[in-house]
Amino acid sequence: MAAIKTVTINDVAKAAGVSRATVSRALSGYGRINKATIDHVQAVADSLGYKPNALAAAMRAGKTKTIGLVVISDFTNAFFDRATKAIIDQAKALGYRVLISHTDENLEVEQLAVETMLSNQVDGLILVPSSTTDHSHLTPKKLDGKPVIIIDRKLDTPRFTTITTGDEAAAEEAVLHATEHGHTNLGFLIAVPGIKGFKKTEPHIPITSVQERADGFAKGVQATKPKPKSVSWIYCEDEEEAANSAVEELLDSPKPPSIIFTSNNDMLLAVLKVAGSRGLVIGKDLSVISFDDSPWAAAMVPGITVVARPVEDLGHLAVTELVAAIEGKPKPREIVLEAHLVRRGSVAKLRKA
Amino acid sequence: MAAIKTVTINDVAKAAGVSRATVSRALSGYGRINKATIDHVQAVADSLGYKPNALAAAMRAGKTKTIGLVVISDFTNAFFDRATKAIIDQAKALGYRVLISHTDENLEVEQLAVETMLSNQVDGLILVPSSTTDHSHLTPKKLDGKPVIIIDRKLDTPRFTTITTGDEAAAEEAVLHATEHGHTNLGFLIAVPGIKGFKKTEPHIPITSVQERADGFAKGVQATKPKPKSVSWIYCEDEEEAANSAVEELLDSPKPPSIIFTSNNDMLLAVLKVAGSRGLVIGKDLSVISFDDSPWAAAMVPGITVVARPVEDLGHLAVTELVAAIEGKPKPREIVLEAHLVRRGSVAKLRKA
DNA sequence: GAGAAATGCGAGAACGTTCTCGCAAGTCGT
DNA sequence: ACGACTTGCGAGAACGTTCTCGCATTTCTC
Repeated sequence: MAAIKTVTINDVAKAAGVSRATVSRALSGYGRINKATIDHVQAVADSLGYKPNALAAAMRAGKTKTIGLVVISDFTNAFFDRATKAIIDQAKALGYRVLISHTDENLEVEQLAVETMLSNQVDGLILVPSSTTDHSHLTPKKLDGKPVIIIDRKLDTPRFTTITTGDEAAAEEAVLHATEHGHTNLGFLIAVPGIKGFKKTEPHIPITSVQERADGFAKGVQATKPKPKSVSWIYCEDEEEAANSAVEELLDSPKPPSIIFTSNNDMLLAVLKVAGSRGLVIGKDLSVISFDDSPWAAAMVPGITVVARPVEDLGHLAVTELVAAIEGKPKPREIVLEAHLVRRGSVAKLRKA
Repeated sequence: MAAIKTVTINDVAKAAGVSRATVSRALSGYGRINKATIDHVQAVADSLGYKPNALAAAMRAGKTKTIGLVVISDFTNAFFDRATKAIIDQAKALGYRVLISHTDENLEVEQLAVETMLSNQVDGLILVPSSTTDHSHLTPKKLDGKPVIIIDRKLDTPRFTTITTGDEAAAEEAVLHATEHGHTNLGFLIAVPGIKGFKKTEPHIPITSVQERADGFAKGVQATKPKPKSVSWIYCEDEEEAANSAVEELLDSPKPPSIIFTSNNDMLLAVLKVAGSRGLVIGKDLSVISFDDSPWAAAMVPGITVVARPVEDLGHLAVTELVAAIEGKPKPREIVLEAHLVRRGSVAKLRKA
């Protein structure tokens, strides 16, 4: 097993009888160079199996054509998989590669991830931040002037371009949809990271998108006339056991809700599971509306009524904006994509509207 | 907006009044160096906000501490999201970063992706290959001697360490489970990439794991006594419309199956959808067993009986093996992880066994 | 207290590119 | 036919590290 010598631009130059500079010109297509020379160098490079070392080029250029993606990942991965795929694909389309890291909603992990990305000289970052207020790892100095696009959530600074979805309006729409179907006992199950188990009073919600959903639900309740008979709120750790207990709690309350609104798919699955174990049929005995659409929510019987957020568009746009920021220096801006309610069969009609 | 000058090891050296070499020694902790000097250099580096350039270090060392992941991604992402997450996490644990690319089951895209990865000097690759037979892009020369771990599928060469799951045995077990429950009209819905629409005769299956599933199903049919009354096979493009049509076809045949076995979750969703639209209740009017477990398959009512493959273990192990191959030169080997049937409620009991 | 060994550090090359300069040769205009 | 461009290419620096040498200086040994 002979050690395999990697063939460099020097080897090509020697074999082609020209200088390093000429090889570079021939292969990268810049500067003044004879067409015949290009062809010759090309042929020699191919025959030697020359493959450019992107690392060396990147170091010289100060650009790696790589973007870093720092993302959370919940256990049903509803956001992660769709956004990630869209981001990778669009990055590829624009000539960029993607380095990915998870944060699991942990700020320290996020800070380390950002640092690693920067050390790897990414040209820019797409970030789903764990904290609205703590962005001490994102100062211009620490970022080396590299652009960052914040997605899914907002930060309490206008320094970054932010892309979110209009969850508040959609959440309100969801509540009105339910009350129009005659639901007057409403349950809300909100996943909030950082808490243990579940709580019935509103804790600090460190994530703006979740806060928006809660606010939208509340607005929907306000806007409902006559007032709903009962409204129960549960704030729950984003974890399977806790979610199951929270649903049990909700269903065992003196005035159990006829519909549960869930802030994400993890919570939805808990509702489905507990309802199933009690023999409650979704869309009949218990209704549910959740955030985030998915292929399985559509395929279930009955289909789950959901707030569909344009996750792919969000990922796609994030890359487009980031690349624009890398290649130019546009002003940061706030972009809000529209989420909308997809009506399927998981909301029972309790009376004629 | 002053241009931000990135602080290099040279700046630290100057500020600390020592040489570049000493700074490098102090920060990387090698060679002979005074403890006091280390502390001093550390302090200066911190105060300047020095962040090492991993790119330059990688170039010098010839190691990037980055692994490339080239993976397919079906539209329900059942394999992709779980494996990817496991791979990223384990890579991080071992001090590696992950560069990800999709192939969409397209060989040319895969070849380009591998080339890009190598150009970016990844230390090794984890690959879900699109083709069993064409691995011309994976010759030792093209790979520059970099190790590759093949996951999920096998290649017709022993050159690479391969990690798969024992799908054939699990598929057989699934069939026997059904026939023990009294099912005698069996339908098989196999997703095979590269074909258009669906076919009723077995086409060439370019993926070993799918072939294994089909073989396992067939073995299960053989092993069933008395012989099943009817067995229908449909081979289907991995696409929503085609899958729906295939299910319709299956259900409209003269002897419709009482149970459908699906080779992946995309096909399962098609079964669920079409059954739902016809008012067929899963686990009663129509049974189903699918490949690949997921949180939603467990949460549905009834829960879907599935062949659960240890996807996280697979991803985890792939990284471990790859890093071992990067850091040593172990012999390639074939690893088969065990898949097993998770019995839930989607298989009706047609008679007492 | 003199030679040997250990210690600490600086000089400089190397990794594989890209790109600026400048030089030689060729082309054009008058 | 002579200056003024144009064309094609080579020399060499630069990107930010790491690491091998080798040279001082200190410490040890008997």
